[in-house]
Amino acid sequence: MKIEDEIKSTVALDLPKKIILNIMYTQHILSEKFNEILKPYDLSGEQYNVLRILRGQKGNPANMCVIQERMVAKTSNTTRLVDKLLLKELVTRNVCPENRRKIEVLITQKGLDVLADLDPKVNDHEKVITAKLDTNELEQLNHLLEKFRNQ
Amino acid sequence: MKIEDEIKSTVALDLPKKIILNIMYTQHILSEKFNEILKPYDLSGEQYNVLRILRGQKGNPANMCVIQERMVAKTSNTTRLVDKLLLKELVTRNVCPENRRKIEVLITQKGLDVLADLDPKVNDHEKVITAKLDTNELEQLNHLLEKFRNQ
DNA sequence: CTACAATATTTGTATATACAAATAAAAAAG
DNA sequence: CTTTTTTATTTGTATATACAAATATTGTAG
Repeated sequence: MKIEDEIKSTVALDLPKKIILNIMYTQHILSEKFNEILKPYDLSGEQYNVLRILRGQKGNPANMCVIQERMVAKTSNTTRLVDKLLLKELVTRNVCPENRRKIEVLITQKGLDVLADLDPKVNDHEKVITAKLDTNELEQLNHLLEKFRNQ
Repeated sequence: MKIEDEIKSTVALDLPKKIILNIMYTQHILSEKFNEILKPYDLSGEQYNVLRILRGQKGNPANMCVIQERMVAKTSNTTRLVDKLLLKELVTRNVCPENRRKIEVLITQKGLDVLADLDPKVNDHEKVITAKLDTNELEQLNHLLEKFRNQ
């Protein structure tokens, strides 16, 4: 469906408006679908993002600011996200001995197990959701989004 | 910057993952920039969205469910969004006389004035933010996003 | 060494979002 | 006409987000 129809617009939309609404709307749909996968695991999208970052550290701890700068939504409150993951015993948190301002966050085995369980579901979902476009179109979309973002 | 660099990914990302992250990330950047424009007017993006829908009604009232189905983020809580707009006297709210389950929401002159004040700023911003792509590329991006969304 | 600046994180507060349950009115069924 | 179902909206609750202020530690300048 065209974006004008998705939001049942009663007024004409110029191309810049359409693009912006289209990106906003598409992201909302994507998040919604992704949250459905995460729901049985009692994880929010942001919490999942933190776990993925921690796994990517391959055993090395990550500071709060490292997590923050790697997040898709960089304005998220990392402290409170880590709090929630700590309660579920998916991560550990310790003061860094070399610099006591910093915090070392590590993913636990339980956290890794949850991600391992999610991996095939997430991958399948990503394959399905991108299946409407061929490789060439996907590469083009990727390229256009990056060009769009960069000044 | 490429999406892998924006999120400082330590692991390789396949094309479906890249596309999805790219859309999510681009939307966050867009929202952030748009919120800067709205901030002096003490409006959230969702509140602005509701005002735009109401103006599009051209004098006719809109029910809560009409607003909901026209919103970009359809999961927003329309009642509480309208509450906030009511407090700022940007809308009025009345029970529909023909069907007392329904609510008639109308934009006030003050609401129209705020939108009129915002219009040039929003349009300029949209022009600037889409200026990196030519018309052809914008149309292609639009087309690819719609194809991506639709099964 | 002390004062000041910079860095890293946490906390407070207001608002927003997600989702289920509650309420209320209208429509349909019996 | 009463009961049940459907429709429209509101409310409760937990979590999330935005943003400013507070706290704590380290680094730097004099």
